[in-house]
Amino acid sequence: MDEVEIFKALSNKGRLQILNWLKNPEVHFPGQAEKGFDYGVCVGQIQTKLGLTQSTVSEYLTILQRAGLITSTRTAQWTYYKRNEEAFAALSELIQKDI
Amino acid sequence: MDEVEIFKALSNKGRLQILNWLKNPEVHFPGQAEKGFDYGVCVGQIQTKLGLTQSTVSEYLTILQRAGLITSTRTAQWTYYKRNEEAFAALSELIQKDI
DNA sequence: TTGGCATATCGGGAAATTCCGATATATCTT
DNA sequence: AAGATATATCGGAATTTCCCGATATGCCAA
Repeated sequence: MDEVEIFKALSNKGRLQILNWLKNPEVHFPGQAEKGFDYGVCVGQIQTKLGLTQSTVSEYLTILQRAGLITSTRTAQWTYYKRNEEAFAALSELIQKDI
Repeated sequence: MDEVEIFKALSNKGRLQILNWLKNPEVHFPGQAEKGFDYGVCVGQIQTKLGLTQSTVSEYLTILQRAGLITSTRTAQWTYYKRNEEAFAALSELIQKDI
């Protein structure tokens, strides 16, 4: 658990927005409904909503994943991302105890 | 409460180290004992322990203060810095609820 | 008032981050 | 196999961050 890497990942408005949307994917990504939300939300849905380029959004998701804040599942030509809630619980605890 | 500013302030090993030391100033800054710990620890003590230049440490402290994570008290030629525990509690809660 | 001490601010080179367009890769469809 | 679709990676210009030395500011002591 690299603290600096986590905080850097969180030091960006777009990435915070993505994390927030992923708290309630059914609400924020209705276009994902036909594929279901079990594996998370695919990159294209996030890209459309965030309004940045595909490459930028893909990079954002990689940064969040390397920090451990989200996980990915590849199925067919899609990559689904979802929050790793355990990481957030651990981070909250880290701030209370160690930082 | 600017979330991005807070996370940027935390995205640095030296600044995290300072915050950690300030949790137990009596333990980590014995040289501060003669002046007491009520107002916090002065810049020089922190600078010596961190081993970076005076200007860098002063800048670090300013960044932490602007993010609301520490507070400062100026007395004579010294500026004392201490943790703002409420900010950390709020941050922990923010991560649990909003991020 | 002069000199010394503590801290803040300035200016800048080096490194990292931001976000993009172009391109690569991988999978699906026909 | 060829084309379409979804995502990842590359290369780069602009911006930001990092950390420094030099200098400015403010306070104290002689």
